[in-house]
Amino acid sequence: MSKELTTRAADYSQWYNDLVIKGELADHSAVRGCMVIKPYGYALWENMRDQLDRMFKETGHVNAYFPLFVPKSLFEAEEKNAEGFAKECAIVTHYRLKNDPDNKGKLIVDPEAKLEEELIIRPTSEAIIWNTYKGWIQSYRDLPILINQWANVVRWEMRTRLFLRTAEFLWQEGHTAHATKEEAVDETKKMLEVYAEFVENYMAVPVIKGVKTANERFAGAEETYCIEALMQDGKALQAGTSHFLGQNFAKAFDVQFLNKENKKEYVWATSWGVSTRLIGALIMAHSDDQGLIMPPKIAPLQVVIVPIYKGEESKSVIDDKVASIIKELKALGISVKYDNSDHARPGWKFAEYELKGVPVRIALGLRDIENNVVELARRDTKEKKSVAIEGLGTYVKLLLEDIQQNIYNRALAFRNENIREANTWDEFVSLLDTKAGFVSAHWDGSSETEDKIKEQTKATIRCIPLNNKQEAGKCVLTGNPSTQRALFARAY
RNA sequence: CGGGAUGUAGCGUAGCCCGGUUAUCGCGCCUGGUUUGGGACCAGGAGGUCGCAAGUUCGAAUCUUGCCAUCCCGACCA
Repeated sequence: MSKELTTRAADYSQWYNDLVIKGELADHSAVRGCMVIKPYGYALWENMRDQLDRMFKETGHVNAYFPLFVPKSLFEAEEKNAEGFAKECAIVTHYRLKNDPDNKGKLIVDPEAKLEEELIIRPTSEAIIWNTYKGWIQSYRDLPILINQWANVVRWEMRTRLFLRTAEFLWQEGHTAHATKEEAVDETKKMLEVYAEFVENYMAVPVIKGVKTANERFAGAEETYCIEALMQDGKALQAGTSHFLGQNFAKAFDVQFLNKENKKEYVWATSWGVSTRLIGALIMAHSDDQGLIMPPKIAPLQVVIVPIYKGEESKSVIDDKVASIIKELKALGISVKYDNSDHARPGWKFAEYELKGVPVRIALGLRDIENNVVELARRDTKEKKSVAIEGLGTYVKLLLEDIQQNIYNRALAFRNENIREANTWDEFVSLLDTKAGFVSAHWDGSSETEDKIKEQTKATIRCIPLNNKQEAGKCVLTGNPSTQRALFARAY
């Protein structure tokens, strides 16, 4: 297979697609907008999922599973939520096919098998979950409920892109129920912190924590917190959201509890989610023109070993040496693959594992064994050096940590270089057009202004950063007074 | 969903305008051999409903229509 990649400079979109497909993360499928996640891509997702799952459990959450289908009457109960998702729902209307009498071997929908009530394939699960919670909650003693579910959801997007926006995607959605507003708000913020920690420490992608404006808020939420990441082409990507839902769903589904004073109150809610979209963020934050760059902490494979042999005899000598290296690495919890397949030569393997972003490559031949060394190459900097076999495990372990830190630092430096302040409209437009990235600018706080800015520049307010400093200023568009800056960008 | 483009072997492609033997080439794949420190070489070989369907025609990869998918630009995107 030809593995030549489009460069970022030549065509950024094509580069991204090439990495996904040639790096064997995923493929297009026979279904419009839906992808097949291939074993290498799925292994990455499993590592991300497992780590997030640990973090959810550490913060007191448990997993459960709710149905894929949502009866239409439940779906429409929370009006804003329903309206927000209505335009992108897949709907089940029938439950049976039958043979087509006019066309042998073909099937048609059996008109006799129409459902009494349509079933919506969940675009998100608030409705079915809150309908369920209604039966679980009577007393303040039943609260809080801290549930997460790992699931697939369907959103019938007009235009799809591998990982970034697919019609079906995998995600987790946390849905919690609380007795007080304070507790629910704390939960919302706590989960935002969990997401930020995961994305920064494990995916090595720096994020800005913030709050969405009313325009960008989740349908049915009182407040949407988010983490925003910056991609190498200067576009922003929403990496995760955590919503404070107030009592909206409790009211829509009539979920009340008796408090200590024996008074009925509506339950307070949160929901929060991250999806396979994070893989898109990972790719676009780190990778280069030679291929993917996987952060060691979640890489499907951390180390690959390539033998350089001359003839069968040297091969078995190398195999023996490698066996002990593998043992040492595995004992340190490092994932390692020995690629001694004979159908590709070393140079081909080097290029292949660079494309796949394996953080560390070890090559060794007889020459090295004589000198008790291996050739060690790191993916992030392409640096190669000779390292003693003695103590190799520890060396690799530290190197993996160094790579993790290095790609984070690199992404952070890039992100920080690409946050710029604009104080006039001309400056604002020119920064967006010439530099891309985040533009920090004063905004008068009105949805109308936000819409106008979006219309004229395609930039949206990604968030109002949580740690925002308060300063008086004038809105870049209207000149109206403002108390703080918002973070604008063109986004995925 | 609107505008534009594309679809020929696993991948990349020639042929299409102007219909006519057995659909071109490269990579990859298979067999054997020689190789192996940055994408090996030699010899032989396999692999195609020309995206799918219908139509025009004696004859369709080529012309017409519909559909599907992908890419780009819009609209949409909690």
